[in-house]
Amino acid sequence: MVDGKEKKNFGIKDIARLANVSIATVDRVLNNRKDVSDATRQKIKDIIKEYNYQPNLYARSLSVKNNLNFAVLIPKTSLETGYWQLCLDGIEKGIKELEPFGIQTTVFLYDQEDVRTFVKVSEQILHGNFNAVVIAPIFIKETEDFVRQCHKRKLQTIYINSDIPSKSTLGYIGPDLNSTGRLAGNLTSYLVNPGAKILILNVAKGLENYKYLDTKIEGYKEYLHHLDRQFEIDIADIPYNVYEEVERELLRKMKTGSPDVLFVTNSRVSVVGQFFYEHPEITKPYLIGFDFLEANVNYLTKGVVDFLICQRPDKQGYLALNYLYRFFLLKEDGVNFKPMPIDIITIENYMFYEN
Amino acid sequence: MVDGKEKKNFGIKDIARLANVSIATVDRVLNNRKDVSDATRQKIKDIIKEYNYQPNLYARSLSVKNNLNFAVLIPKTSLETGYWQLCLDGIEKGIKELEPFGIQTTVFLYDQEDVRTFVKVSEQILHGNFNAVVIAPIFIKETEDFVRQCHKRKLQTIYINSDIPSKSTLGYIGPDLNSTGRLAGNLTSYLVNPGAKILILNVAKGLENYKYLDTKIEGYKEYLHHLDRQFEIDIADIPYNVYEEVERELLRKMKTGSPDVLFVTNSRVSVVGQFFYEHPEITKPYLIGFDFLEANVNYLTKGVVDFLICQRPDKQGYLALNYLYRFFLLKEDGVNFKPMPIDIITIENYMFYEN
DNA sequence: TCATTTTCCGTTTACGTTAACGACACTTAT
DNA sequence: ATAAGTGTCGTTAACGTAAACGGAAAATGA
Repeated sequence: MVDGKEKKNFGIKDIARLANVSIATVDRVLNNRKDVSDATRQKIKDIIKEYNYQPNLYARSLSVKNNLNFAVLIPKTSLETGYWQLCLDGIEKGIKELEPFGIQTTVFLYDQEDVRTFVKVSEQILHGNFNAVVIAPIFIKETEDFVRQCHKRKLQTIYINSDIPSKSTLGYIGPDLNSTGRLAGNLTSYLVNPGAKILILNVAKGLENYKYLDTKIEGYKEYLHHLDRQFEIDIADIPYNVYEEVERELLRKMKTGSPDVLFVTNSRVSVVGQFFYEHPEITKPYLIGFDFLEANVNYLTKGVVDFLICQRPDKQGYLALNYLYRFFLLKEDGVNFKPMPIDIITIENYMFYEN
Repeated sequence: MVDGKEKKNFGIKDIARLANVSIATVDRVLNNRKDVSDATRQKIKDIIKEYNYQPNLYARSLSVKNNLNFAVLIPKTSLETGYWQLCLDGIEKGIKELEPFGIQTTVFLYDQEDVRTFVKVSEQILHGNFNAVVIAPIFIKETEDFVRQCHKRKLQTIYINSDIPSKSTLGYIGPDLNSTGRLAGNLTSYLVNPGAKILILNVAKGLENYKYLDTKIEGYKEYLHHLDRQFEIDIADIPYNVYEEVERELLRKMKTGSPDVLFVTNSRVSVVGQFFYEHPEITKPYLIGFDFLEANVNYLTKGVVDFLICQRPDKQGYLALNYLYRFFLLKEDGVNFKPMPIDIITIENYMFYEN
């Protein structure tokens, strides 16, 4: 047991020897190809099972001469939504890993405030010669159209970040949005007494595109209602991105009395944090928001934001490419649904949170 | 950009062609071996830099004929400490990945309540022919002795799970224990009002061995004291493992009034959870504990345990083997300190938490 | 001067898997 | 009868890197 020597690697060559055939025949069985008699096939399969043969993935990767082209279709990173940069980080990590396998990956970006940019790049993808596309959907109808076109052209699709009704061929990798809202509700319940005032805040330009925010809100209210603690829950929209406009709206809203908990439904919680940081005269509510962005962490460390709920966007992007690799190269099945962990970040554990 | 074709893999052969030498010479430069003139070496280095050559790790892994033996030295899994099973899971995943490289890994288990078992297996490791050992230390003095012996015999060492004063050669992979305690304090601060009664509870047989619990307690008290909210903080030891004994002690302690928050300093929080679950007549405090064990999650779902603080023990084990691989095969540096993320698990996100 | 060592470098095999290509026997069509 | 087709299988050259081995030239020793 201590001396490791007798157990050399059991490979395709050994199988061939045991079965009295050539390695080519073994290869045919392993890859489910034809040109092997049933008797020989069965004998080889038995040996594979008996010796628990595991193919050497490194050798396979070396040998295989791939010519796969993947596309990635995600929103452009902007100042207000550094979120997508994180996603891109993970994707680029995946791209690097796939390169030695001869897999080319191209990233296409679209403006999440301008549907025409989405249509434009999606057509580029359709006319490029791709085998699969990773999609982070925002515009529901247009994405469904695009996916339908993809399927016509035998282009595999996989969603990340948020799921939409139209089924992709390979599934969805991302958070369960309803649970994400429920978790926010759960945290809220620890912060305040029955009867507390709670404000749900949607902050974003073009809010009509962000249908998935409703799912979060649904989970949030669902959780709080079932507690039956007579909370006074309000919802407000602030359809702006820049601080000055948000500030104006918040000032107006806070005139009528500050809530005890403020739940910002997306990653724009930093501008709300900035508001309370710059207005110490206003009683700060507990502040819950989303995503591990630098600006958000900044107000976390200042003690203005209390909880950040995070979903590892980088891991989503990385995993999506990883699944494509496994689907094409290792012939594994699609994912259907791979839920991301939902992480809680506070001022005391943010420094160890990793991509 | 869309057509991926011209960019074939740039390899050692291409470097050789460009430098008018054979691939063997390039190999010598890449592996810092001798038998190359300074002029040739420099020319090759320039080309490598100019074309940003990246070695194909899959090819290297295939080619290299390793004969490395790793040892893993961790506590045995018992009914009370399923924690170590998680750690072992990650280690076994790592072992599987290392096998195709010709790396043999042997796991040695010791009884964390019996120092003699530690000494016994550690001697086995010293006499076996190993190149490196992953250590999850419990007994501080004995571990230090062992590490000293290892260094004498050129045996690389790496700690996981908890750090101890004696320096290992390759570093430590695990949580920052003080921060772990601070995080528990942070959560506590959201749960109660100033002046609340807080009880810190150490539950384990042979508590004298668990010096690292003190570090957690230190962080916990440190955080709460700096808030200056006049909390009434008590510490109690329950040096037992089985439920009946813990129950007896807890009944005695609760007679004098139940605390508002109960902080269990290790993974034995499930027995405390069981206590309050079976004694509904006693007012349940908020309950904070450690580790994603089935028993703990069970009382989390029942609403008895409020927060579990987790540190991904499986990832520690996996990473340790991964670092050894990189140290020996890829000649990368040691880690020194790789902090694990500290995760907060509640009833609303436990179902997505993954190993 | 000749023998020996040292320095520098190329040829070749191996790692485990894939797949193109061809060989052979046997069947079917003409 | 011969040609063409089909089913089964083996030989062999790749993939990119590592390293054993040997060879030629230069340096050193006597």
